[in-house]
Amino acid sequence: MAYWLMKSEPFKYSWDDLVAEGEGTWDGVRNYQARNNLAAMQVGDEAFFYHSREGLEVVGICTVSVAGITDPTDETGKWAAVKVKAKEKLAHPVTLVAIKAEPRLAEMQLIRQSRLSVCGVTPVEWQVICEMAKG
DNA sequence: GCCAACGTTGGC
DNA sequence: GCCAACGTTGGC
Repeated sequence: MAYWLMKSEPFKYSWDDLVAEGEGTWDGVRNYQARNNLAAMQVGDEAFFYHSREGLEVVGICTVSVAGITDPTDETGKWAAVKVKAKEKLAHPVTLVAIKAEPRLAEMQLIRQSRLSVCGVTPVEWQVICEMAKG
């Protein structure tokens, strides 16, 4: 079981949109490293839902409900996608500022590669952020 | 809205 | 195979 962080611009697809739908397809990724992360996901993996460009914070946790599907928005069939379900909303969103201020999170892929839209998260990092989310 | 950083593309 | 040009992303 692995942990991930998925970025979305809230004016395109927000946490509330996912909650409203119940299950959402994570497609449209056109970056090879992000695709590799998508392809590595297993059903039951958990992912932080992060709002980029606006918000700049982790707002919720979702679980992978369907793994290893091809991106339905792509005709060439070479891009990957997964389906996710909203699991829980964080009691307190964890902002990028707070993540940067936490030494244990300094090595996060999110920080080191700011443009990667689907990042891996280590179990330690996951736990630290979950603790921060409790306030 | 701007711009830096990064990834991709295409000409040579 | 290199590298300049271009497009996109995301933090500010």
